This record gives sequence, C-alpha cells and structure tokens, in this order.
Amino acid sequence: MLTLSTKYYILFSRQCQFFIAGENMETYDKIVREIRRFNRFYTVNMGFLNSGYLDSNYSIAEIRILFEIKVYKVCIQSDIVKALHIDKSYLSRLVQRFCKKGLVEKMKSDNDKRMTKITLTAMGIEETERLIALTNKQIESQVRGLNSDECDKLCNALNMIISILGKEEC
Amino acid sequence: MLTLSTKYYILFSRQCQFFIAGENMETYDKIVREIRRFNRFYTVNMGFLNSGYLDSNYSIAEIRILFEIKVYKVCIQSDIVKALHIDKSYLSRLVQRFCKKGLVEKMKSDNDKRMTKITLTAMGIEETERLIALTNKQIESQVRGLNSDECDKLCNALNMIISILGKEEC
DNA sequence: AAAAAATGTTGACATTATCAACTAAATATT
DNA sequence: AATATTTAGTTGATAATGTCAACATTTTTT
Repeated sequence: MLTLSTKYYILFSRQCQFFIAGENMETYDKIVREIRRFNRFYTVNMGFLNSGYLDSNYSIAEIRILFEIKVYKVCIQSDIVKALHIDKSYLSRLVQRFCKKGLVEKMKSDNDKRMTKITLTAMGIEETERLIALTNKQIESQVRGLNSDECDKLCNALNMIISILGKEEC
Repeated sequence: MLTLSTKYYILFSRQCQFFIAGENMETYDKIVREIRRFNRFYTVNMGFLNSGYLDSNYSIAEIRILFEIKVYKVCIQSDIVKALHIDKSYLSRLVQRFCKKGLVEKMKSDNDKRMTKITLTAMGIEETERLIALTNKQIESQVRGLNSDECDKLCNALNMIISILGKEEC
C-alpha cells in the first residue's frame, strides 16, 4: 500500500518525465536539423558524393578496409564487417582482389577452421600508407589557409562530435 | 631607398612569416590527422559507407539531388552539378528517371534554349519531404539518449566546423 | 565569321553493391 | 550423443551506381 509521499513522488516524477520528454523532443528536432545541415555540407565538402574519390584506383570503402586491416594488423573478415557495417560477401570479394594484387595475405586459423586470418603484406602496408598520404594531401588542401586558432577550434569541434556521438555506439 | 626601420620591418615580417608557416605546417599535420579520424568515425557512424542508405529506394546522391532541387525551387541541371560536384551525364539520367516517376518536371527555358529548367512536382515535394522525415528519424535514433547539454555542445561543434571549413569554399 | 564555351543527352561501359543460397565448422540445445 | 542453431566465409546472379567520351544545340567570346 502506498503512503501519501510515495504517491506524490510518483506524480512528481511522472510530471518530470513528461517535462523532460517534451524538452528533449524539441532539443532533438533542433539537433537533427543541424546534423542534416552538417551532413549536406560535409558530404559535398569532403567529396563523398562523387565517388571518384582520390586519383587512386580505390573506392572510399576499399581504402577504409585497407586502413582497418592495417590497424588490426591481424584480423578476420567478420571483424571488418562489424567495424564498418559492410556486406560480408562484398568484403569477401574485395579481400580476394586485395590478395590477387598482393596487398593482403590470408592464413587459415588453426583453432577455428571457419576463420581465415587476414593481414596486410609489406606491399599492402606500403600501398595503404601511400593512400593515407594521398588523403592527407587532399585534406590539407582543404585546410590550407586556416590560421592556428581556426585549426584549434576545428580540432576541438571534431573531437567534441566524436566524444558525444561516439558513446552512443551500439 | 629603404630606411633602416623599413628594412628591419621586412626582416621581422619575413621571420614572422617563416615562423607562422612553420607553425602552420605542424598545425596542419595535426588537424589533417584529426579530420581523417573524424571521417573514419563519421562515415561509419552515419552509415555513408554501406550505401543501402535508408529503407527508401533512393541513393544518398538521389536524395541529395531532390533536396537541392527543392531548395532551389526552380533551377537548371548545371546548378546541381556545380552545387554537388556530380557528373552531368549521371544527373541527366537521374533527372530523366525522376521525371518518369513524376517527381520532377522539365520546362524549356525561353531566354536560353540550351537550358532546361527543372522543378519538383507536388508529388516530388511530398516524396522529398517523406525522405527528409525518414532521414530525421534515422538521425534521431542516433541522438536519442543525449541530454540537452550534449545536444547544445554537439550543435555548436557542427556549426563551428561548417563556419570554419565553409569559408574555404572554392 | 570562326572559335570556344556552356548545357544537356546518349552510348558504352566499368565499378560498386546486394541478396539469397550454399559449405564447413563451431556452439548451443534437447 | 544427436540435432539444431549460429558463425565465417564463398559463390552465383543481378541490380544499382557512376564514369567517360562523343555528340547536338545554342550562346558567348575572340
């Protein structure tokens, strides 16, 4: 049986919830609009829309995958699938192509025979670094002209976004 | 003929330039790395890598184009080409498809017979708004859980990036 | 008047991505 | 222990997406 105070607490807390929910709704409306605005800006600004990405003969996804393998050093394909949310059959084919090019090496795992460990070859590392350098150059051309104050502010803003949206990671 | 003070001024200013240039080099290295980090995060986080974008039967580019036509209200194809940096032949075909679907209408321009003015039909507006709503929903699911302080900070950060990188627009 | 540039279209591909079905191996369930 | 489910990766078939060069028109520049 409820005491009076408990009852009031429930009432109060419910009201609070409604209040907070209402406030958040509005807040989300604003932030959602801002994110869309940002996405419109950023996809064009970074050239994600036109997929002829760099002069390199690689797609954004390919570069991203090579980079990921480089970071992992050794991993299995499903690690990449989970990290980048790409289709496993697509990745499988890309990995095959990388192998043919001599960028990636496959090794059957001993403990779990379903898995195939993948890793960059020396040539793969070199090529990935070349691609990173290319990307760097492209990005540098976009920030050239910023003064150090703007760079700092930009840097902080980028990290702020990662830290806020990153904790949501599911 | 230079006075001593002018000479010193030039020397000083040159040194300053070197100093600033040197400082900026390092600053760029850092900011370029940060931007790459951000791109890695953001492309995955926003699902730009796997192009099965929304449940909608539209690609990111298509949605972007519809949105752009909506903002322009009336425009010509090359406006969109310039705004989004996409291939004109690709756009031409997409516009044709939109026309067949009844989303976009073409009208020959009178003053310049090369151009074709394009605009969204009522149905096109409706469909674009539906797509915007879908995008909103998807983004909302990513910010759900943020408190209003985090939303504010996120918002400021997004706008900071646009304001800094946006002025570079070439 | 001739050359160059802008607008948009088309042909012919190349690339990129997706979906469903499948094998093989490991794990969970009964 | 036998069966079912899940996980890892591959393959076939095909769809969707994007690109490049060549072209016709019309306008602008020289």
